Amino acid sequence: MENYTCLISFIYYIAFYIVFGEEENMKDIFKELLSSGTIFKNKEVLRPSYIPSFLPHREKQIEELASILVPSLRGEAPSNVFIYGKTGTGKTAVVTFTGKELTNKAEEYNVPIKFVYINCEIVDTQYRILQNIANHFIKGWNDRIPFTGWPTDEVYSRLLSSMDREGGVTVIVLDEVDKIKGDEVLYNLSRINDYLKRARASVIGISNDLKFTEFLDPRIKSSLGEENLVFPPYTADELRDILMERAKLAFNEGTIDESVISLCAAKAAQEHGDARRALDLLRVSAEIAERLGEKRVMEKHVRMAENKIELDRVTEIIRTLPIQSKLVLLAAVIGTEKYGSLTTGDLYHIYKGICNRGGFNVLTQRRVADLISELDMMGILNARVISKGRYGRTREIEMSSSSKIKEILSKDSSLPDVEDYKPKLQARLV
DNA sequence: AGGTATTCACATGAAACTATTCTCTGAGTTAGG
DNA sequence: TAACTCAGAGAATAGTTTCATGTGAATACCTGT
Repeated sequence: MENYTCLISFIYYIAFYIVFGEEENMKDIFKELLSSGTIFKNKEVLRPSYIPSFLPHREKQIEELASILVPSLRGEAPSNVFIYGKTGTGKTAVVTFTGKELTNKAEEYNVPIKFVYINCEIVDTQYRILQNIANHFIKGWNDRIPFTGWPTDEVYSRLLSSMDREGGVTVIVLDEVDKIKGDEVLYNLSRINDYLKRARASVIGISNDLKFTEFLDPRIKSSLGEENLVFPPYTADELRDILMERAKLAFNEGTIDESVISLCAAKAAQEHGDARRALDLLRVSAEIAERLGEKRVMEKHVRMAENKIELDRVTEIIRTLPIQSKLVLLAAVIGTEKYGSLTTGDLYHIYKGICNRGGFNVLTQRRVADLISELDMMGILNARVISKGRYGRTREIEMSSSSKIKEILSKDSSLPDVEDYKPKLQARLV
């Protein structure tokens, strides 16, 4: 125990040193860098996590959601809501914004309202969701529900009792509900009001998968989708308004052209009207301009930003790929570089060669075929089914940017070195 | 020449198997009264 | 004695293999002119 205390104080000492002791030396470097950046006034405004004080072109949705949630201010349970919309259509922003307004009003009128936001992409199991909600009601570390160890129904009943103890209305937001594993939680949550004595609850489900409810249990579907809200994609004009609004806050006067904003809006509108992408594009363009030491953001920077974002996306996808998928991709890169296009059989042949070299176990062709179609879906390679008549039916695999992908893969230490690997295919008939 | 059958090389589906992760339970341990 | 921790059993899940069936069109083969 004594050692432990000693260790803790040592860590504190180190932390203290890093935070305060070093500051003196570091200040100057950053100061210089800070003064050189003249484009940004406040970069945070362009981040996806930023919730603006007003959301252009979403007034209708906000009003609709607010009118659904209004009963909570009278202590009644609002209807459950289901919200659809593609990524970057402002679903999360609208919900958190309305939630903030609601809790403000609740404080004003002194009504007990809790607003619980859960991102189901991160918290995705029944147990963790219930635990997460329950912990909103529990003060102090000691009463908290542990990460693991309890039976799920115990957590559920603990949740019910603590909700009843607090009373009032709880609005539970489940962002990306389609990511939840199993639909038991949704069933339990949608019926939670039947078991609550004093408190009331309502669930807001957010999803970007329009087909999500088709696979749900009809009971859940009807109780969860009492109200439906659909968020249409933004048009190019709407995106421009949004960008304008943010740009005013994010950039210094005269550092950005209107044409740049229009271009970003137009590019994002082509891709399903995604506001997040538009903001990313604008931010990265400005970052590039700043790094190049330019005073103004120009259209050429937007084009550079587009390339950078695409490369980052691909890099990120490849980095998080499982090892076998990487091996298949590596085989595809090597094969297409040498032969132009490949069939599934060719690719499998090369893949086997690579596996043998690196000492990896070789998957069956059936599985590799599935991995190829996964890579195709992610847009890293192009594989389309073609029939070569007498010579069978196969996928034709091509790659548009194999050199870039090869570069990314070559930095991956988990893959075998294939610099000198010369794949030989069996005699090709065509 | 025109029509039909065959054939190839996988695609695609379903079931079965395996390894890993998640839940749950009960036994052992600890701290507080 | 109640609360907590942890190991291990069992369930759930993801990843993979095995087996089976399906597919599109170039080619082989047949038929009649």
